[in-house]
Amino acid sequence: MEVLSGSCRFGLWFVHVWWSGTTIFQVLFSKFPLDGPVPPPFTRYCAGMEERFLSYESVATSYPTIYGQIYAEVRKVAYGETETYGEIARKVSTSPRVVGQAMRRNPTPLVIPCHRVVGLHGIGGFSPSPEIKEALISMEEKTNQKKKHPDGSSFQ
DNA sequence: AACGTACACTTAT
DNA sequence: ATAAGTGTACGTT
Repeated sequence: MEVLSGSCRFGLWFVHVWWSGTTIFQVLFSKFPLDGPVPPPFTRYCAGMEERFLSYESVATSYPTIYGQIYAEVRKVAYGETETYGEIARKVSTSPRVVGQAMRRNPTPLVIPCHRVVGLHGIGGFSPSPEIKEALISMEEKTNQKKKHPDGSSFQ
């Protein structure tokens, strides 16, 4: 099957996607658009809707190395939640540093939600810009709040 | 093909 | 504050 590509908007950025059928090969953030469509879940996600990309799979989870296990574990982190590099590391019996390395090499952000993996003390990194990571996390929090308080009331 | 270095971390000196 | 442990990638021999 042919590999399709395209992009959709997320704030000031564009999300580029390469995919074929239900398999996502690559996802990246860019300042510039890429001509073409993206699978519907990406536009829904970027519009601030809860979206788990469950009908798609990432090539990353089938990596034969420990990275594959790490990606599979990260994929389980729920929308709007975060986990630390160390917690993920313990679950697959490796070290936090390796988890960081795997996140850096994640070919399909969003599908494998590496933005939900944060440092014990700080937010951790994100390519090409950590601002995106913060934006994604706060967008998800906001979406969850809205779901919890549809009328707009809030408590603290 | 081996070797050194660089990391999106954490924990223990 | 610094060092060690960890798995992979990448550059240099």
